[in-house]
Amino acid sequence: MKKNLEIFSNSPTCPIRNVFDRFGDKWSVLVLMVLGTHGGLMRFGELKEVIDDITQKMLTVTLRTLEADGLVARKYYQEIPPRVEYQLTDLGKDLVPHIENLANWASKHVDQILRSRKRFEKKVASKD
Amino acid sequence: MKKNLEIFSNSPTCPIRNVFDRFGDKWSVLVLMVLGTHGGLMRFGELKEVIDDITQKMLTVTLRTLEADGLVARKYYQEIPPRVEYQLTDLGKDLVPHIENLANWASKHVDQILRSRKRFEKKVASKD
DNA sequence: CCGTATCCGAGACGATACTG
DNA sequence: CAGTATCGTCTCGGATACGG
Repeated sequence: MKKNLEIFSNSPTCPIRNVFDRFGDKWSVLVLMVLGTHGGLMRFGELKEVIDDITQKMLTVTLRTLEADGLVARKYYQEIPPRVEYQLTDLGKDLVPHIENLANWASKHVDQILRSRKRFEKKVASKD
Repeated sequence: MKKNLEIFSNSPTCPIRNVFDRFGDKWSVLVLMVLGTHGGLMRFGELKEVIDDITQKMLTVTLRTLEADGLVARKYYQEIPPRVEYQLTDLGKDLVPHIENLANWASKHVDQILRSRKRFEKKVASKD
């Protein structure tokens, strides 16, 4: 692999593989952006309400993964009924704007992309 | 869903779902960045050589998807042996810098994230 | 050289039921 | 309220073989 492409290396610490692979799941980016947009602490149920088509299981799994990565902090209150609050860590706060950049790009160009996909479908279909 | 969070909507044209879902696969980002770093036309075999751990099948699949999205242009030469060249479209060229931003962030913080994951593993293990 | 076709395993995801 | 546990489905991606 050429020098200036070493960032793409297959090493276990390859940044792209380690970081982008996480964003690849269905919910992480969404959760990060919701926490970023909201600004402060959010309870589990609050997140569940905003991202209303996520299942309880997947919200839990996603939050655990983000917590493991040090992007989200979890605070558990020993009360009945239990209360759990989530917020971005400093690392998370640092990351979110970069994700938002990409999200803004996505917003701006999603129509073009969707149109391109349609055109491509037709092109492929016409060759059958 | 609150007004300022409409970007997260579950609609079929939701930018985040439509665009990030694509980057979520294992190879798209890598291929885009290789094409972006290289700058010009690249042959299939050349891409395969640079991203040396991708299978032929996945490189084909990934390039087709990027082509469908209008991010990569494919030029096929009717020769024997066949020659196929790929390059970023204008849309692709517009996108790549945004991805690179995120990649740079990833490079900078991957160590911290990996350390955080290790710590989290230990924390979980100690509770069993 | 640049694909396609087929098979297979792993894991992501959702639905549902249950719990402190 | 905020989780776990379990199960079934489906898609991704790798291995391999073959083709124009």
